[in-house]
Amino acid sequence: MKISTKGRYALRVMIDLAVHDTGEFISLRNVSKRQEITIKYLEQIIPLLSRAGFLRSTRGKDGGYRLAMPAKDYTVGGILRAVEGSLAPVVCVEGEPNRCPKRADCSTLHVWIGLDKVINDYLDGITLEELAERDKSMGGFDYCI
Amino acid sequence: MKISTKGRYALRVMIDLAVHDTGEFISLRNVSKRQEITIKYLEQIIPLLSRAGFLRSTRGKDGGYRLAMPAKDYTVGGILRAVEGSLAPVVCVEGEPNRCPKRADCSTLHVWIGLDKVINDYLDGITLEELAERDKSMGGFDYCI
DNA sequence: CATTTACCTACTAAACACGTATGATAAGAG
DNA sequence: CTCTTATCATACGTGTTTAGTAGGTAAATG
Repeated sequence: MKISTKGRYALRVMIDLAVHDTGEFISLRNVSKRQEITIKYLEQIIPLLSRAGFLRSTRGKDGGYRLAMPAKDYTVGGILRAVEGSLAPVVCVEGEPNRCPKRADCSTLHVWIGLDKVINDYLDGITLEELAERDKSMGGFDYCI
Repeated sequence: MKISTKGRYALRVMIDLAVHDTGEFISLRNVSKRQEITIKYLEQIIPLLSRAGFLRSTRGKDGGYRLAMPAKDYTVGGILRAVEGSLAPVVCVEGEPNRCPKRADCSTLHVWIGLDKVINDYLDGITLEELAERDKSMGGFDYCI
């Protein structure tokens, strides 16, 4: 029951881009320095956010990334799902609703469906804007993970 | 963000013991047959529940296991934590409250603390008795996972 | 053109998940 | 005491996932 580094780093990248958003593009080099995550690893995480339509990018000098939408339009749940694929606590509640073929006979399925809902509802209730504001008010940031 | 088979199987074992509870000891052979989990794998999961004080056992003929307490005194959260170790979504909220040394500077920690609470509160709100009743009313059982 | 950046694909070492296999130990029945 | 049944303890194996590294390509910009 753990969120991977990819998910946690993706959230930190998004907060970083939100906090330093001036309309200009922000290079991975700068994100990498501030967040202390290697560029090479960031290059593996960023495409997942890009393909989800979360980022705009441009190449060349002064190239980089910026948020595609205002920070208030992103949720933690959306960001984590984009990177982790799914937050479902068991495979049988992944994808289509009630996808499991044995759902009629499984007395524990409702536990997992409920857990899945509780997790996603909580994470979808937190916006990137809130986290960016909090980060700004905390001055320097220093993440445990 | 997945619950392992150990956790899910442990829950099924506890439901099985609750549903078939007659005061007698229930052998692993019977649980194994009904749940379609090998005895050898059950033998690896059961000690985790025993050490948590959840089960009483006796050896020899007509030996086996039974619940140490009434089914209503167990929660899904308690059972899963006994087997999985912790349900914390990130290591830095595991164990002692606010254990992370960088907590004062981390703008995402409160997200994980909140998520941890939401997960545990939900799972601690479901008792083994509820699941056993549901399982009985569903007649034959057939678990997806 | 050269520089700077994003972009893409593959590779790997370590950990973990999910079991199997083998055997020891303990206790009741005859 | 021996036979059977059951718990208890460890080691082993295999496949997948995690957490990165490495090397090279494509496009802007001066």
